[in-house]
Amino acid sequence: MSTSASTCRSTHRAVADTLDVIGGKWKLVILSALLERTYRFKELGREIGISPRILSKELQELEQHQLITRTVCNTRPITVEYAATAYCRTLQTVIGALSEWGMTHHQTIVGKPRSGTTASPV
Amino acid sequence: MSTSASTCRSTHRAVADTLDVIGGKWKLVILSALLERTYRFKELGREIGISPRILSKELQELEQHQLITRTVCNTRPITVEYAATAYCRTLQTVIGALSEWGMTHHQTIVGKPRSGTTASPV
DNA sequence: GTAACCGGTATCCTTTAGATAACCGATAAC
DNA sequence: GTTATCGGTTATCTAAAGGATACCGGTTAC
Repeated sequence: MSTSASTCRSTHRAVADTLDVIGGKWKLVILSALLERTYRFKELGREIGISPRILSKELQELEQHQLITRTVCNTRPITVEYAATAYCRTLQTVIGALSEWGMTHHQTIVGKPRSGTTASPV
Repeated sequence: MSTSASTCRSTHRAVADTLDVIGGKWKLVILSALLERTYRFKELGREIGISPRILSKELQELEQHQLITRTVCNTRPITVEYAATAYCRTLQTVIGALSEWGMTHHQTIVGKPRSGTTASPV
């Protein structure tokens, strides 16, 4: 495998490496949310629309990769705060580029402004 | 859906939109390869290590999104050239950020440099 | 008491991704 | 003829991703 052109670490190899960590449907969405502010578990789940099972799994993986921190707060009903780490902030360029592309080319993607919810101004 | 905090198009929504187009294991890898140079079908398949079935499907989707072009060349054994479009180049920021992150944080990602294949997942 | 919220699991299920390999018609080299 | 390459398609299979929902123990409010 990878016999040809493997001497130079080509771009698409590095991209594949990155996607091993932050690939999938949710990782980057979660990280971008947590880069905006901290979230509690169900609060985050509601915000991005993800089932608790998946969210729990994704958060664990992200924590293992030291991209987020999990903090149990000593409140009356115990709450848990998830926050982006400094290491996560090295991904801000990536996420910034992704979100900007999504905004700029929203029309091209969806065909028109977010259907149904016409209440969302561009 | 999106009752709360939907007035401002938050970052993670734009990220999710983008991932709808270029999400998945292969799309960005393919695009980054095609942004380096053009490829023929099996040549590309060999380069990134993907089965022809998946490659065919991914290329079709990318072509539908006008991110790549498919050109049949009039050579003796017919060859097909795939190339990145101008629209695809608007993704260069994204892919550049991804690949750079992958290179910079390669040790953190894989656990150690690619050589030796002592891939021990954390 | 009931009800609602908290973080998170457990269970079940569907969908997709992806691998493998055979195979097509065409062409070209031998 | 055989063999190989070209760009794909087809079929079959498995593994993984993701979704839906109920539920847990705990606390708080009523």
